[in-house]
Amino acid sequence: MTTGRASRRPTRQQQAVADILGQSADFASAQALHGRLREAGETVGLATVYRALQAMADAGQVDVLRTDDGEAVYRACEPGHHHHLVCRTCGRTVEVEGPAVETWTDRVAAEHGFIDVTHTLEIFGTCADCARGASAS
Amino acid sequence: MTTGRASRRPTRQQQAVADILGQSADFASAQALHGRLREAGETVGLATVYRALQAMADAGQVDVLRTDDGEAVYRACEPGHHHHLVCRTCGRTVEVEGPAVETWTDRVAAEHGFIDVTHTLEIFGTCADCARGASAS
DNA sequence: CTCAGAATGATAATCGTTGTCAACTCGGTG
DNA sequence: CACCGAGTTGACAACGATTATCATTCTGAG
Ligand SMILES: [Zn+2]
Ligand SMILES: [Zn+2]
Ligand SMILES: [Zn+2]
Ligand SMILES: [Zn+2]
Repeated sequence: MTTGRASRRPTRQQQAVADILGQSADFASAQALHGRLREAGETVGLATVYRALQAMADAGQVDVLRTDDGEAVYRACEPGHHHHLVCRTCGRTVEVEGPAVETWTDRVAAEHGFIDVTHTLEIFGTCADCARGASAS
Repeated sequence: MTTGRASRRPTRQQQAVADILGQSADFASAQALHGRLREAGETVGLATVYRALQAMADAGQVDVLRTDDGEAVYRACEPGHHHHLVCRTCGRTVEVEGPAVETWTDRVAAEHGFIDVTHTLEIFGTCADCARGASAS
């Protein structure tokens, strides 16, 4: 059958968003990513950046989380369920896994009769580099 | 010194916000709380509701978390660090504690050289009542 | 080439939240 | 009691992130 239901080849803009995401190791907001694309000479509309990010998030290709002030930030992550350890100063991000936490959340939820359980878990701190740098000021 | 640094007696509006929070067992948005105050006959400005909630959050008297779409929701909780098990259908909320999770997050952060560590952890699911009710439809 | 459908992007609209500032409250003072 | 000043209030404007709109552009099959 002609094309089949397989995912369509990504457009130049979608590819640009995917690329910029792949290059940055830390979580970044849609607007920040859009700015970087602009600087890099790519012409991509802000709305398209939002759409691409949303699609990739739906497809599980990027992780999304919300900053304290409600802004959504995105990051290209390894596939599979995991959590993040984020430096609240420089944004350095480490993916972490905790099988014990997974079982604990499921058990707690089950004890209270909850089903279809998911969870969010993020760890914030100050990384060694930032702790050293900020000690003087 | 006249009054001293002790906390001032709460105003009628601040008390009203505290009361409405104490009455609802689930997380609610600032606007929803404002609406309920209006229905209850209390005249409190929306800005004041936001201010009162922010003050109570800073004082650790209420927990704040963000819904998937970035809206801040508030709940009067027991003092002390804990997490939440929330029904994503009806909003029923259970406070849960997990000492093992606390030590795990601290240990993981320390292994990566992070200090001054905090974390967020919320569990979402469908409670027994909602699972029963929704099975037919 | 031609056309239908999908994608794009400039812009307007939405919506939660915060800032502004004049009016108000309230306890102390003379 | 009249007055003062610090803190609070609330109507409204301003803000910023996100989403909706819709005319234009792109794409790829026939
Ligand atoms: Zn850092
Ligand atoms: Zn997990
Ligand atoms: Zn429920
Ligand atoms: Zn905890």
